[in-house]
Amino acid sequence: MPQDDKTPARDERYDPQRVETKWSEQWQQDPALYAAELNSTKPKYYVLEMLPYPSGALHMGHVRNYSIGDALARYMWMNGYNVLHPMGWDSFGLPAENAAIKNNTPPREWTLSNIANMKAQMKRLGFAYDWSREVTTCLPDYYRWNQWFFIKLFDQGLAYRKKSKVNWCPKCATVLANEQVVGGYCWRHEDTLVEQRELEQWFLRTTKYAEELLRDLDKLEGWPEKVRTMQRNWIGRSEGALVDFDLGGTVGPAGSTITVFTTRIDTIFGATSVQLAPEHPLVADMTANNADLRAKVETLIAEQRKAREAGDIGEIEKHGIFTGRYAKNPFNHEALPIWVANYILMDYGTGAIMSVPAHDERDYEFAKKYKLPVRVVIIPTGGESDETVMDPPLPFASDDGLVVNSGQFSGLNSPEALKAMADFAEKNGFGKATVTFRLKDWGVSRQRYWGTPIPMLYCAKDGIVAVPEKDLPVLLPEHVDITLTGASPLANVPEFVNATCPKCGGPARRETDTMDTFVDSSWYFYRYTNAHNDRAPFDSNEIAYWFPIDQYIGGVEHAILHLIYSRFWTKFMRDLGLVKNDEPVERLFTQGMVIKDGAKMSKNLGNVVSPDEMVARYGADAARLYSLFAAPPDRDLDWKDSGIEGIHRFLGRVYRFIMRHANSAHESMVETGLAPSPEARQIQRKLHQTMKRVTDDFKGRWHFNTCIAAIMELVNELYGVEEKIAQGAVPAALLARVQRDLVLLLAPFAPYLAHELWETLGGKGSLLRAPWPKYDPALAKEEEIEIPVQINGKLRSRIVVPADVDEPFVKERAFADEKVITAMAGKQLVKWIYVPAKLVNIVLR
RNA sequence: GCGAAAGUGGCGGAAUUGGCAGACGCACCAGACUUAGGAUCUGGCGGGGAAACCCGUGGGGGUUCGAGUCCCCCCUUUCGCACCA
Repeated sequence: MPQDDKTPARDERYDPQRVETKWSEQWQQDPALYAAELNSTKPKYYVLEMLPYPSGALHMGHVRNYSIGDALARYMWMNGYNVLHPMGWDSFGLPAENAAIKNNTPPREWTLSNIANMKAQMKRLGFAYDWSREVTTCLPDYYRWNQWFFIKLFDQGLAYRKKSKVNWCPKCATVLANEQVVGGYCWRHEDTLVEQRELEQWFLRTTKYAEELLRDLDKLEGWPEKVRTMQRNWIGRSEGALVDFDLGGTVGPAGSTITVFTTRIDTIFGATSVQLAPEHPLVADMTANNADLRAKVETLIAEQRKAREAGDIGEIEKHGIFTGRYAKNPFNHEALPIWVANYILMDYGTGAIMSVPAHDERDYEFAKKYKLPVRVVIIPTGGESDETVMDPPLPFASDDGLVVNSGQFSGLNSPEALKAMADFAEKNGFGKATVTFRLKDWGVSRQRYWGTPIPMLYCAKDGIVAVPEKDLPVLLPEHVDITLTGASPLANVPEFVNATCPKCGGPARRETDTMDTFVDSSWYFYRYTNAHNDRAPFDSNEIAYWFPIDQYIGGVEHAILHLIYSRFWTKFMRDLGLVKNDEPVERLFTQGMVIKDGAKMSKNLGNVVSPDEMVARYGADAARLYSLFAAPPDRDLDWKDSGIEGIHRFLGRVYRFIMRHANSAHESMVETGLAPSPEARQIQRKLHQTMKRVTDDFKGRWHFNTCIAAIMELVNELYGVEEKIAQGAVPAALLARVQRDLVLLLAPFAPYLAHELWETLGGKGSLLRAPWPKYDPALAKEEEIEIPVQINGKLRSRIVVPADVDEPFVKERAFADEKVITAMAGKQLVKWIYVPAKLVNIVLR
């Protein structure tokens, strides 16, 4: 190659299409990376990305997600781990049904064809998945095990049917779980308000595990704190007490006592009113014969609904109405006025509170407004004699004060009083200590066609009866009119609805609701270990080996959906004896979103960057590499089309360098010790430094952007000394080593190019079997270092010294420096600071 | 309102422990090569200044020989929670 002409010849041009087509075919036949074995002698590593649902198209957000997982899987594999990296598809009901209506295509066909598309795209992108363990949650095979689990849940009393107020999305035309309502709106339709409807629905008793779900969060140290906090808030545990306030007679069907929930029973002697939620059943009783009062309460209800819909329930002005009635405080027998207030929520606690203005901010505000009495019963600890202490600034909400004016409990501190008073209430039969949770049971009924049928039958004689295991799976009928009208479309299919009771043989009606698709994703990652098992959902021995998942990668949007449900499912399976692990996922990584033009990539905005187009223009490697390079993976990535061109150029530079020098380097020559020439040493050092940086980042914080930057630096360095290489200044063995290691470093990020170049370099065997390159810290070390010299903290000069020098030598050199001499003229040396091998600071006055 | 994260060139972002701010890339500018280039190579690229130098990490204070990094106050953005009794 002539020195003066670095224009690549035609055959030196990097053509990603050719390279990627060639290798994607070969990989399908090479099981190396897909050969995860049970009980291998190698350490196991289960890496998983969250399921995509088959909407038909991948976008760059997916590519980024899978690029992270794939890089990790390849890295762990190269480091000798037995890697499980499976891939599957989530059944997502709504898009399938919408598409069915729009295109008149059955959901099954629509889903399967989209899965085929996505699978082809994934393969084209070169992700190393174990396709033999593919799981598709919307196929009969999976339905069968969903139903099997559902019956187990039912047998355990963890699945039950109940009529209650539920969330209803008019656009989805189905019920939603609490977790699927975001600020009053549907999680799938950000502009659609969720309505409340009174319906009979199936629930899963997630609250049985509320305590454990909360407690075990502390063990999940490999999870982002943010997700743990979100789950803690969602579970919303609070300790308190229930106390009955007597109405002195029945008002109506709701009875004659008001049960309030309080976390501060120690303040009960300071209660000056009782507050009810407008929707409290007793309010209905009290207003039954009072139209005027009823109307006012209706206004309060309307206000609450409006505020809830607007998402600012915390903002509405507190106000209320006196009902004209009184309830007796069981501790001091005082008659307290009963109010109805717009800030009391029916769905928390009991929907009734005791109002203690002196010790609660909201109560204080309310009492001021309506001139209700304020009575201090808690004072700061420190002495009853002190005037200012006896009269603390109100409201005084401290929870470790001293109880006063509280009969026999006076003199206790708050924590003692909490216990003593709850005990007292319990002993006297008007209350008890209790724990409430914000977490509610999981509503799993959906009025959709496309979902797992709930395997239950209704018999006039035997009531609710589970479908016998031998009759599973209950399959969806083929021809169904999907209307999204509200009732399940399955209800219109008599062949489906009409069944026989397995107990009495009489006629039975089949449940027509289907399961929430989050049931599917609650355990899909277990099924991967035994994707084709037709006798059980999985083999417990496999689970014992592979679980918990070592690394799970997905978006934070699942923090309180999928990630709570799947934890619940694991605990339920553990109690059934199916699995031994308490938690499904050891480490969780939440990657950032891909943003385009300042907005989340979405079809509605029309700003979706198609991976197909990127792959066609720049290749899969470039698309993947860019998605990792442009930002650290945990941060949002602002997609710029121009950015990928730089990556494309970089890959071309790597390709051309190796095409030019592969022949002059022979691996057979053994590289020993320090390289002879300065140029050679320079390359050698840079190589080992780069290997160190990339390795450290894989072990540490996964800032793949800086890994890739480091590899780019290495390549720039190689180009910088290319003329010297051509002149033979670099030994062939070193040149071979550099190229080989460069290719290995690139393998987790750009596997296609890496494979091609590995072959070009005559690498032994497939790159899939090559180990991760090891760096030598001694060779990574600099021999000479440049030390900045500061004077009074400002950079004034630099001195070059051998790397292993001692302080006196540096000091001597520094004071010999011309700039330093000039600066010191007429000044006095105050201090000499030397940070070994880092910096010199000379303080003058 | 409470809590968390973040704020660095024209842009995306580096700087892991208090120690040379701006790695790497994009965009831009100049040059080389070329019949040609959606190609390649080389160099430049925070602001001011002819230069010496000065200024510079959202703003204001502080600690320190030394602060993007630590402390205090404030501003902005994003996310989470929000009458939770």
